[in-house]
Amino acid sequence: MSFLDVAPTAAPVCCSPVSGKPLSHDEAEKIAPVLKALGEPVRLRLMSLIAAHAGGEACVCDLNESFDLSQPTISRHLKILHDAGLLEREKRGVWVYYRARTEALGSLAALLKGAGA
Amino acid sequence: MSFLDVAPTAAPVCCSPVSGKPLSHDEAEKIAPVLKALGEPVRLRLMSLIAAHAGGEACVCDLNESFDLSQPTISRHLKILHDAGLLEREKRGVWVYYRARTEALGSLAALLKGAGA
DNA sequence: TGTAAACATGCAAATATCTCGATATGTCGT
DNA sequence: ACGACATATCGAGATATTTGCATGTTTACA
Repeated sequence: MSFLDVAPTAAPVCCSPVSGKPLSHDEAEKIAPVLKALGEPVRLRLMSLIAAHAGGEACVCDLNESFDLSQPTISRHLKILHDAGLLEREKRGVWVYYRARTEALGSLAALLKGAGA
Repeated sequence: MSFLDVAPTAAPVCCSPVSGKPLSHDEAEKIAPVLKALGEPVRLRLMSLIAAHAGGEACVCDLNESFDLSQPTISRHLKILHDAGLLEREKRGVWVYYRARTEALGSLAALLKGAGA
């Protein structure tokens, strides 16, 4: 339901909204939550850890150990990233693996890049 | 003082932190506030309006009219974007013009792009 | 069936954020 | 100096966010 689900694969490669035409009210309402999800240090590190992890995915059990936070707190942050469309979730046995949606990150980058290119 | 001031011009073009090596605690603490600043619909639209505006800059008086919000509220949002290093501020007479720091947006895009390329 | 392990969810407290109205600050013309 | 205009800041109320503890749910194994 987020911006990332609207344009996940066919990302505007160049001259995207932020630098091209102004974002509409509705577009901003869709995209902002994704940036907001990343705008928290713990979540940003989680995304980073998952994306940089071997195979592009990481088990929650691994992630928990990287933080000085309770397991429920990490779980909640992962849910926020997942709800934002930034992470895929896959349960394998007792473990849950999260994978970074690289197309999502790519779409975001394209959105911002127009002005920075 | 933000991440954007640390690496404003010499942005990592490829293989940036999010997809390369995991972000450190301190790096995340610097970068997250910038994304957080963008993670609000009104501010995202403000950035978009300013970046898309003729000359790459816009007067606050113009921006105020684009929103159904009070002048102080817009002013505060602009301050948040400015403090995050995303906007430059220039006073010309009675008016204040804000300009998008395109290198800042570019750095952010580069940061996210690694995983999306 | 029973127990243990891996994650998720509910609840509540501390803190932060967004918004407005009121007011302060700075600039220009008269 | 004064009044008018453009922005910024202050103070406060409503709402949202982050976090931990306690508890629920699902899976595996004995």
